[in-house]
Amino acid sequence: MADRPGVSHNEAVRKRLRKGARRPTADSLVFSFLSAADVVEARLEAALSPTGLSLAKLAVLHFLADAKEALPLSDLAARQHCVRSNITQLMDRLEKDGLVRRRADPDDRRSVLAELTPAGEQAHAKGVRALADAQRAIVKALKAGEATSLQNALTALTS
Amino acid sequence: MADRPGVSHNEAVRKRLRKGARRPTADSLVFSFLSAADVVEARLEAALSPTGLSLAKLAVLHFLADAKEALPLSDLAARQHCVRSNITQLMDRLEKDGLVRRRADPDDRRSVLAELTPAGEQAHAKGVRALADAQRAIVKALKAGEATSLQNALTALTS
DNA sequence: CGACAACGGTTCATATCTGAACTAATGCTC
DNA sequence: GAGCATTAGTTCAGATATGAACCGTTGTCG
Repeated sequence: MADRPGVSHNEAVRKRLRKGARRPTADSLVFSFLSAADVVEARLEAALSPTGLSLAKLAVLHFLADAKEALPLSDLAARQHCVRSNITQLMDRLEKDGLVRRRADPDDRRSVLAELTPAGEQAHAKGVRALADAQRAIVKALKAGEATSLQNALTALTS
Repeated sequence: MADRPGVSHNEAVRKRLRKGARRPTADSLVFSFLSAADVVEARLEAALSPTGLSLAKLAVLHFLADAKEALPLSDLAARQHCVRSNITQLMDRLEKDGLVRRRADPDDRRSVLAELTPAGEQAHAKGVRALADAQRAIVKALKAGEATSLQNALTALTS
């Protein structure tokens, strides 16, 4: 489980597409944006990699740790805004890693509860630490003003 | 080919992780950034979807159109900064879609050349148009100042 | 020239993801 | 209470990625 393929390389794709830009404005900005996001994501993923976790896996662990109780898989899917089948598979892998367990829900026989194992709790703690370090390192590259103006731009972009 | 699963939903994952933030600064900024990138990427992907193309496929078409000649698959991999096996599979799908052809390289029997079919050229043209529209729409949400400061922040982040 | 490294592509296993079935359990509604 | 929609989870097919292993081909060097 020490390897996690699929870590985004889309940066490349965008560089490629951006290249056709007539003027260095609209499209080039959009693609540098996506490209920068991929760089940042790759850094987080790399920082996490010694722990054997991916962002996807850590997110599941984090949510379970946060809730401090076993949660139905649908809950995980809902809160992570993904389809249920994705959680099914993520859980399969996490279970194989020994980080979570599936348990029956006594109150609803349709439902399956996910809970952290002790190993899962440890992995979560390590992952969160590694991630926090990486985040700080990334943000440190920004001057104070840049951070706020970035935040503004992000809000505008997703409004 | 009208469907392209795998369009990033990682936004969700980040929201989840961000939630644990102690202060609304370092980590929250990093995750809003990635989250915003996913939103933007999803919009581009959505704009492209009527053409039956994904960003990945369009990038290959775009590169071939740009070069105005058949190119070895390694070239595609190199310029898109991805692994060769990825291009192999992308080419398989594009070939099945009838948008590209594989051809032997007379000068090097190891090499396989990729070239656009007429259908591929048309798809490329449509895709580029759809993408440009979407990009303009996205950037329009930014005030002039925001665009430049965003650009600065991006440079700082990936330095 | 013949051994051997380097290159080009494919294949395979695996990780993420999506969305469309499908099954079992639950909850409504008449 | 039987019938039916809804809900929970899984399964399956397929898109997009990685990286390791493998096989021809090419190129280099002693």
